[in-house]
Amino acid sequence: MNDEKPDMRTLIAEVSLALFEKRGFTETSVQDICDELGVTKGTFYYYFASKEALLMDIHEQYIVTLLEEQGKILADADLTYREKVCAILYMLIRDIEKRGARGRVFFREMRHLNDERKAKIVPLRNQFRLNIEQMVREGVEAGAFRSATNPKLAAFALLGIANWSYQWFHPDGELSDQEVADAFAAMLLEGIEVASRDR
Amino acid sequence: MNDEKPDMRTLIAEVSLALFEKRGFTETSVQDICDELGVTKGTFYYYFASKEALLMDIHEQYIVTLLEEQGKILADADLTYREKVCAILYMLIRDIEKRGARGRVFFREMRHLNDERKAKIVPLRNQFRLNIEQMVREGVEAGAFRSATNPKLAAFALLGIANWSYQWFHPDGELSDQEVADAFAAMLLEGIEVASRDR
Amino acid sequence: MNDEKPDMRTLIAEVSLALFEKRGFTETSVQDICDELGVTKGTFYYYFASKEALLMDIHEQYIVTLLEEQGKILADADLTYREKVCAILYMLIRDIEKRGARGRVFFREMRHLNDERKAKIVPLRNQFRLNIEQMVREGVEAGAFRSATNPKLAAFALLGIANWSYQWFHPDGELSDQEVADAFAAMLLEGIEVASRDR
Amino acid sequence: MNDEKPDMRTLIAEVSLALFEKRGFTETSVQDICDELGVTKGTFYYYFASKEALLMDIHEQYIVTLLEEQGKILADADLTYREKVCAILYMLIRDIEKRGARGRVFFREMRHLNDERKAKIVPLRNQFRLNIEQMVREGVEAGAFRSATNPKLAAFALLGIANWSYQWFHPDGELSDQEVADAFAAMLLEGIEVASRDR
DNA sequence: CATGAATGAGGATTCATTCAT
DNA sequence: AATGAATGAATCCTCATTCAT
Repeated sequence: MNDEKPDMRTLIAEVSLALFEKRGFTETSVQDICDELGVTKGTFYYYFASKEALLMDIHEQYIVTLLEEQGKILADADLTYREKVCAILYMLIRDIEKRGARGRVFFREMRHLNDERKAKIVPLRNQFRLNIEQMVREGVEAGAFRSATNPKLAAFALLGIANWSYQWFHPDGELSDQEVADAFAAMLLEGIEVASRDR
Repeated sequence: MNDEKPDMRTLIAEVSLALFEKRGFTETSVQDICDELGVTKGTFYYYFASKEALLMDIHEQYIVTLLEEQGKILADADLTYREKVCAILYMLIRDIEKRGARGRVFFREMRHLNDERKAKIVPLRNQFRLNIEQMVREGVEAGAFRSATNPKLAAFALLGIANWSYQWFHPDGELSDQEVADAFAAMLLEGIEVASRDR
Repeated sequence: MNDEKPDMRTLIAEVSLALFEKRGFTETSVQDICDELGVTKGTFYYYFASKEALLMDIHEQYIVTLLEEQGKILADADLTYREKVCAILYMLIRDIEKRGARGRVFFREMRHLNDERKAKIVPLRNQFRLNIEQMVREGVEAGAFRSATNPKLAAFALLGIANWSYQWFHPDGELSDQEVADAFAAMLLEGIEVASRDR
Repeated sequence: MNDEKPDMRTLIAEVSLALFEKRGFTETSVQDICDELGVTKGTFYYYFASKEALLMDIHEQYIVTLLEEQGKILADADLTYREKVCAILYMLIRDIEKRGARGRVFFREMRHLNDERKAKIVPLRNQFRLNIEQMVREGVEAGAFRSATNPKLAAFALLGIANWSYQWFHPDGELSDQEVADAFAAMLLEGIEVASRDR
């Protein structure tokens, strides 16, 4: 009912994304993409100026959507700082199911964008990280997070935990995305060590 | 005194590593490597059966060395579980300085190994992770880590935090490798949240 | 008042001519032409059977017009032979301003016509030269030109002088078209050498 | 006895030159060149960085050789100005036999060099013309050429006459290169018109 | 040990042209 | 009269690899 028109452009983008994820950007030829769709290379170039332009498309869509979702979480006045950390972790982990390929391609293939294109994407990617950093900083000031916390490193830690899961997490495994996100949030917030006074 | 023999094989491997890191495996041609060394392609193929064989070399050296170092830490009876976590994190972060290129190439280019070669590397890489998982499990049993801790996820979190730093950490930045490792260890062990009874 | 109907066919021909001159026939794509006009390729092919057919159009118009103008000069009984030489040179040089693009495209791109088309154009081009040759021959017989003059070579010399100017002459330079034509006529008619008896 | 080694690089350059002349630079594919030689494209690119680099080679060789020969003529103190004009014309016409293809390709395909390469060739080409201009100027000052002569236009006329012959002159025609050159020199020096006092 | 020449398969991209609408 | 989607062949170029010397 909603995708009555298969829309060749979208079709190409989807098939390409899948191939880029599986084999990598450089290892996927335009011919591979066309073979998969049963069209000729002319068709590909009718819709995309170059293979790299298509990669840019994928990158832009990914980071822009991510920033929007993050914005909603951070702006939500009803959430505590703890809940914001949980929400962002959950958003990223859940994303693997919904847009895992996009995420993997985003982080792995960005270097194939030329300088000009990278100059448009990198600031957005950094913004995502800086937004987390800022949130942690505010949480420290508000007394929710330990005063010893380095907001910059905390942001990197959160991103490392979440983004690394792209390499191993399969949504149909034994743990659900919500469970994984919760467990990670607990580690980052409370640590894994038995608190000194509980020993 | 220590590099009396420049040893062409090692030379090729080193130069290749640097190029693979900077440009990527696929984007680096055998010609590029030879140009850098001022030798001809014949020389390259005298020492390595193929470009992929060279990549395998880099992978093997990296993971074998890493496993050895990890083994020393885990076998050290003098270390507490907390100290072991710190030591492993420090080992990985410090590695970025010493062998950063190798690590980045290891994680980024592994997919260019053929199935047979990957079948030799992947178990070693998994072993590294399982060793951490096992250490956490023992720590939980020994009462050093919270009983709620999921050892598998904890291992993934530790690796995510450490390996993600390959993407941003520069040893000559404002924080030293020791400081970064300590801060990460603190987060993972104690969490960033102010403990409930301290609020 | 005179271009009431922009006439797509003429529009296409004009834009194409400009592009062919600037970039060359092969280097100009049908897409380039359409982009310039803001129409689609379908439109182009509605008016012209092929890119080459359009090139033929340009060639025909050029040589036919040129032959007509030449005919008027040669048939003019009021002109001396000297004046006819001057007039033809002036016609060609002045043409660079009015139809320079056409001339350059004519001489430079003729080889892109297929054999059949070339068979229609080449005789016309030769006719233009033979008409000059014939005029010189008559001039010699009439005693206006030196008896030693080889009419064939004289025609080639005149054409060489005039057509080579397409490569360097800019009507807005320091010399006007009339001055250039006059100077060339003087050289060809009187030579540049100080006559032996004047020495 | 002198070309014992067929030298692939020279071979490629020669075959390419012939094809460029016959079909044009753009219309000649690297594949065409290789087919002609029975080698593969890899071989071509082993010897030339690009098709354009090969074109540059042809251009450089042509103009450098031409300038050298011109230099010898102009520096020859034994020659009168008249003889210098004859010699240069003869050199250019004779060249058509020896290096006609090179000349035609030089003038016709120069625009396919990129800006950087053109910036190396154009000054040399201009130098050739300016040398003639300077010679004419000196001839005027020395009283050998009419004082009314515009040296710049005279140089263009000489070049136009000579270079246009590339389009039609075949050394095996009814006139020899020497005869054609002499006839052209006579026209340019003495004119074709019967001198006023001879009428 | 090392070279230099050659291969051949594959890659991204361009483009004139067609055709249903 | 004009559009827009699609074709398919050709083009330049890259590159891992081989091999005689």
